[in-house]
Amino acid sequence: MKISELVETSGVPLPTVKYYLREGLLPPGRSTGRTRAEYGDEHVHRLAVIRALIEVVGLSVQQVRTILALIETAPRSPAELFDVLGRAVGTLTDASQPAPAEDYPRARAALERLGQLYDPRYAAVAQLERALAAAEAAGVPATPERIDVYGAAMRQVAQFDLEEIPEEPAAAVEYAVVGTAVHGPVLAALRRLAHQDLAAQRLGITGAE
Amino acid sequence: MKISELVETSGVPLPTVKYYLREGLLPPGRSTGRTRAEYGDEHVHRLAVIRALIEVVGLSVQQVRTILALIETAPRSPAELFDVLGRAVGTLTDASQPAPAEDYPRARAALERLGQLYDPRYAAVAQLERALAAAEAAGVPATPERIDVYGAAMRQVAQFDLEEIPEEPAAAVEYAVVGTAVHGPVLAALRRLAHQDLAAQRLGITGAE
DNA sequence: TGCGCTGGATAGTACCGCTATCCAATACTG
DNA sequence: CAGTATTGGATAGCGGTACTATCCAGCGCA
Repeated sequence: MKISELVETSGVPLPTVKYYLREGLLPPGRSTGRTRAEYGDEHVHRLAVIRALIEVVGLSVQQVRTILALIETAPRSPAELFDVLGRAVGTLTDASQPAPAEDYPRARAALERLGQLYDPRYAAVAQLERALAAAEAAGVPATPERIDVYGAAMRQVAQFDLEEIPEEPAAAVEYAVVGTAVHGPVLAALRRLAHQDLAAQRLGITGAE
Repeated sequence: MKISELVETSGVPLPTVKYYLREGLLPPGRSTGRTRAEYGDEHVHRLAVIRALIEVVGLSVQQVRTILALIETAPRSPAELFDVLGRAVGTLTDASQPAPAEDYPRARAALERLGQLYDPRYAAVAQLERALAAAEAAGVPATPERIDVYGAAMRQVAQFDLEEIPEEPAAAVEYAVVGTAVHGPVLAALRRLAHQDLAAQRLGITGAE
């Protein structure tokens, strides 16, 4: 497949494809002559993943690069898979604020309440702390009851997520990382639709107006 | 409170406060002389909300402006509250892609499966469609079983969210809109922490290492 | 043989969220 | 009442990001 065909099938403009190549998001094609290179289905797929992560999940090019690099690594053990996943999840959280704290009191309280492990080195712990602090400052603090409900719901979601991860280690990383990321917006949309559905029910609004 | 005091108590730099005033995110203070104005606690609170929406939720200044404008409106009936909330939720979804379609097949299938109302005019429906399409293109499609699990979990979350909305109409809008937005990152963080907790359990990893 | 695509490089653009500077008017301070 | 600091208001600049455009020489294909 020539680059022009890759552009056509993927729908991504040529300058953008070149940009992704430059930035190392897209691996170069197999060179066949000094001004020719051959691209394959994996390039089409990779482009779809890149666009999903950037456009739908809203990640930066830098974050996508990190995640794609992690996907390339084939874990040699379940523990290594776990480690790679942890680092991938870490890059999902916007790292604009380094938040180099060593204790996250709100997150710790929440996790203890949920009976989950509190380890301040997890990036998601810092993210939780920031979110809880912001909610508090904005006047809509997350009460313990809210934490209970949210925690239980997310546990069900996570349970399902883990079950769906394929056994085969190489596929597992990509599936888990990309899946976690792109299913996030699905969850957010479903939450909003549930709001609207429940509110409509409550108001006795039956259908479109 | 002078503007310098507002800057001090809020922690937001003076140029940024001026910027928010210019952009209409922060209402002007009560003018007391041609070069003086008086700010109150509501300005401090407003700044906290703005920072939470921009820094933690990741909204654009334009989105924040729209949402704050909606908050100002005092609904006169539950139906109007519902309408305002719907529009607020609409602005939460990134509007970079207009997606002016009139049918969203993936979203419709998902909502029918969940027994929820499908109305293509809801912004969240378009968002769901985009997320499902991206997941599909990226090779991690949301299966019907996943939709079931996610839908049920989000329904529990939404149920709780609605219960917590105060009766008083003026407070209700702000609470519902800001709460929906800032609790989103809390949910995302809890999902990732649930992943890690369950994965650690499964691997027999008991603590930090 | 010539036309056009290709890889590669470099430069430019558009937007966003601030941030900095300047100014004149005015308020407080001694 | 003089002097200094602060304020509102306006304008301009900055730094980052994600592209987008242009140019070029060298092929490859017809």
